[in-house]
Amino acid sequence: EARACGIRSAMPIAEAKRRLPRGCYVAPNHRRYAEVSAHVFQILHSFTPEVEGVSIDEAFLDVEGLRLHYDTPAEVGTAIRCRLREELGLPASVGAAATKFLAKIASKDAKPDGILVIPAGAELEYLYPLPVCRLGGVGTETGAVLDSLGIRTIRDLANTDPRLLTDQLGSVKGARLLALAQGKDDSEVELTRDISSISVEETYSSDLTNRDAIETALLNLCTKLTDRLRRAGQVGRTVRLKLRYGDFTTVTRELTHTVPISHATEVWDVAVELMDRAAIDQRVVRLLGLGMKNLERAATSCQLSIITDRRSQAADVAGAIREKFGSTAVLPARLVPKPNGRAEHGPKP
DNA sequence: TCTGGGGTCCTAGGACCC
DNA sequence: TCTGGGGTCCTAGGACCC
Repeated sequence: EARACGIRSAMPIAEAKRRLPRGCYVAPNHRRYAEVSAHVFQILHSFTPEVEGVSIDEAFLDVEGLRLHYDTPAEVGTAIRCRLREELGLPASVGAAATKFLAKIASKDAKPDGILVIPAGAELEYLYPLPVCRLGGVGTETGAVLDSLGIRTIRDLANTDPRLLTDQLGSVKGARLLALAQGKDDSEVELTRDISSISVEETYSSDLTNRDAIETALLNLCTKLTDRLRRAGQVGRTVRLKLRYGDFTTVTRELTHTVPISHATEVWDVAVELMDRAAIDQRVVRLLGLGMKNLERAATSCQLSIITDRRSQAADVAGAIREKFGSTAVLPARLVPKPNGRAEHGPKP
């Protein structure tokens, strides 16, 4: 119903409400999504350990080992769909093929709530007529480059001179796209990897125009980021600051430590240094982001934390309190709303 | 024609080391 | 002391995906 009124997925809520004020708006519940996701993956793992999670609701499964239990891949897919429906009441789409990228294309074509198998031997027949944008890695930019070369379908791409592609797209991307277009993909289903970065960012309802407002907003992000690191049991070596100015230009600044850090006080010091490096000057800031990469498990470097100072210990305890009593239970003074009003860019009381 | 947040991977230049 | 090749790491930016 909403789509019929011009509402699209990924549209900002403010825009949606403008177009459809009488719509029914449901608040997001990420905790619940995480619970259901865990249940979905538990079901997948009950079929095979060969599960590669791609996102909160998507995974590749290598079902080679299930031959003794199921006659065909279609039977496996149907069984999985039944379990998801019975236990969670959720629809799910399944694509099956000899390679991962084809299975992914098939799963998209199986939507909504269906199953599609591309039989061995029929890969190119299925693939060739499709537009190039169906290949993973072809977005608006790459699509435009290919279009300018007169390459529209996957068949066109498959028959293109490799040198032309590597010339236009770089050696790695050119070679990969050509291989995919020819149905070649030797990537294996890999067990789900550890995450490699954690970041938070926020676009502000009104641009930040002075140093004080920017610092307060940054401190808020810093608190959120370090709380997430804590929960994930991760420490990291590289802090990255992201800035989007009023004119939409975006810059990043990053700094890599020799030893991992994780406390709010440590990350804060780096964040401020990075902000100074970015030399904001008179520009207004539309978005701020703060991220950590080069992550390691906290346990392996916990001994380093013995030397942390009292400020870091206090920040750590505050994080633990927020984890137990909610994200606003205890905050840096600067983020606490003033008695006679609300903190300008901080959370609501 | 301007709309979010959280990720991954790739490129290219520079510093540094052997 | 200079030149060159090869490798790794850091930094900044961009494309893409969900």
